[in-house]
Amino acid sequence: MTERKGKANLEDIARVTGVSKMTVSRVLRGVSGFSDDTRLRVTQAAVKMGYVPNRIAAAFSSDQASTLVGMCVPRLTSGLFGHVLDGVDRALSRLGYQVMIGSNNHDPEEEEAWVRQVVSWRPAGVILSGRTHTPGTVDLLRQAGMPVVEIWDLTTSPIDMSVGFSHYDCGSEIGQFLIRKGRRRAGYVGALSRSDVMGQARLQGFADALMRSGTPLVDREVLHDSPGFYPGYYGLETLLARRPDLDVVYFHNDEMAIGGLAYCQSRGIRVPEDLGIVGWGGMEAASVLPRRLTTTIVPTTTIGKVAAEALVARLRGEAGQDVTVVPTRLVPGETG
Amino acid sequence: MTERKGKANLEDIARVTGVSKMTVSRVLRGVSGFSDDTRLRVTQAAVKMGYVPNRIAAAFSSDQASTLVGMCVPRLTSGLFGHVLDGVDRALSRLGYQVMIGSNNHDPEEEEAWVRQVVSWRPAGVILSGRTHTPGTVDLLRQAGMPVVEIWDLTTSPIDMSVGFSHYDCGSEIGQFLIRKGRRRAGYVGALSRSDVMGQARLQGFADALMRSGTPLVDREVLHDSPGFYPGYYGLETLLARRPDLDVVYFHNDEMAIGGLAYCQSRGIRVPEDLGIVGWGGMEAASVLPRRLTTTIVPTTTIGKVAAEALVARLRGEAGQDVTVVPTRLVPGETG
DNA sequence: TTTCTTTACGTTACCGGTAAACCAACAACA
DNA sequence: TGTTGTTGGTTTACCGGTAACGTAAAGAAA
Repeated sequence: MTERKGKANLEDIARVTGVSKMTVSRVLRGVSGFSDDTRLRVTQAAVKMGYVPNRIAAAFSSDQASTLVGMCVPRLTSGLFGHVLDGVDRALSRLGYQVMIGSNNHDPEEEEAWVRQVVSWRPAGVILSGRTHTPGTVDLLRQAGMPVVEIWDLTTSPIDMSVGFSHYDCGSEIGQFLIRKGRRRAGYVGALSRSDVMGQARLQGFADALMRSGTPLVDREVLHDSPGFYPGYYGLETLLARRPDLDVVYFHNDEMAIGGLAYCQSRGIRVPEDLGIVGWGGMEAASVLPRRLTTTIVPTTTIGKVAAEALVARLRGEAGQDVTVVPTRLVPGETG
Repeated sequence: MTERKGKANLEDIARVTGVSKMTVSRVLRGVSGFSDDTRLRVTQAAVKMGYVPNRIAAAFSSDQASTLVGMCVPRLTSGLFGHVLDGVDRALSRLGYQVMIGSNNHDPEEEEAWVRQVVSWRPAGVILSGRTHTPGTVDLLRQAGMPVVEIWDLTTSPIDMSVGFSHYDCGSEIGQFLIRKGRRRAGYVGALSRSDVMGQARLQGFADALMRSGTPLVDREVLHDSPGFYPGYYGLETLLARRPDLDVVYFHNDEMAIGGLAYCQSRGIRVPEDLGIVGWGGMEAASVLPRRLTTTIVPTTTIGKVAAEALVARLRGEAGQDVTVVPTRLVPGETG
């Protein structure tokens, strides 16, 4: 009776139950229109035989049935994107979807390579990070005709949908804030200049805000390294060696800013009296420092959640907006 | 000529090229035994027609062809697992595999629910975190007969393969280290006691080592919260309120330890003179603190990479070891 | 009684690949 | 001259579901 082997299929269940394959399929999918008796016998047989549905076959036959969603982030090791991923995964897995991940290291070419792979799995939808894509990527996704959500960096002309905020505005807001606080000689320490267009947008917004106030950005130091603590530490050291007269430094992100704080502490530079330190991102560590870091908090989990929900709404044919702004929050802190 | 529509399939290419569908399939997969002329015509037609391979159909027909690998972690928001995921993804995507993620919040039941979903996609293999699984999980994976790698927490009797280290030994090693440093009254601050069996194992190893030296663990404070900075801060506060005479505290992980450090700083407790602070995990932030944290560094990326490679080796039928120990490293630091 | 509905299921065809087996033409060999 | 290989393909059957449509039987309506 226990005809296991882990390979029972609908037909096996049909044979055992004495109904047709189609009936088994429908009963197991919860389609209505069957007697309680049939329903019970089918479901019990399925359990007893250890039936494992074959989504490959299901997706193959109907292509409506794919529950795969692709999600590409710049770096899996980023704390911020870990939270975004968590928001996406929580929202999607609750609705029965599976998430395929990828990372592109801020490189649109790598992203295209990933999209090429993912599209061949005919997913229900795709979530990308950023608004910078190769023409090939856009083409592939357009041809595939599936929902696409671009997150993180807002764009007003998305491939399909967009959920995020403006990096330019983040930088601009910080710039204005620092001007109001009386800072006049600002510097910037960043990383990965070439490829991270979003970091560049923050810098641009920052520099433009300063410029408008008549106190342009004094100097910048951009390392070709991943934006971690050490690059922040050494980046600040290099920058201050060139420009000891800076009164505030804006960092690519909180990790780098914390590295900068460590440098100040090691050199006896008083923060914020001698030098202001400002980060971006809102990593949790930043809030338990002796002095709460001045930074911009980004609603990571929310962005993931909203993106996932927008995607599912579109799959269900519900109307939704194409562009969703998820606001960031400037935290004055005690270091700026 | 440009018969786009994004839905060209092998048969379309075959028709255009004047060969059979099978020839197209083999040429595109790089099977040898075709004339250069045929090969060229087929590949060119495929490019021109914007052919996107259908892996669903391929996996369906051959079930050897699945390039999907499932990977389940306790929490996507953990910095450590972000690095593990990165190691896995880098290694697998380079070899043409796609990673489906999931998280189980340290709950074996959630893991089983995830496994049930993933197995129905007939993946090439599965990577799980931890060694604690429900019987249902083990059954599903055994029945499916696919490679399974359990990572992070080493087990000598894996479902299939295991890559990791002993959490018990981590705790034990720290215990011995602190004894040698002259500590005699040790406490512990942890989180998520019920569900995180790996954290519990570290605590057990720690307590056992202390016990063997005749200076048993004095007290512990375990919060029912995620193991972040604030729980570390308040956990230490609570613990010290009960036991002001402790001379060292072992934390569930580095985040919590940093929270503990913040508490000490806020209360004027000198570290390590008045109180030793010890973490676990080796998060990057811990190494740029004014005082380098005493902790255990875990080779996160390596574990992911090794696990992925072990899985692929098994898929290719190469011999490999079932259990791979990836050693951790105790960092003496300046806070212990 | 006849016809119409509804309920509860069954039949058929097909999704797009791939494995396995088969085949035609030609060259080489003995 | 027949046999054997090699090259370069083709044919057939099938993977396990699902959409679309068909239908028998029972009850309701006319």
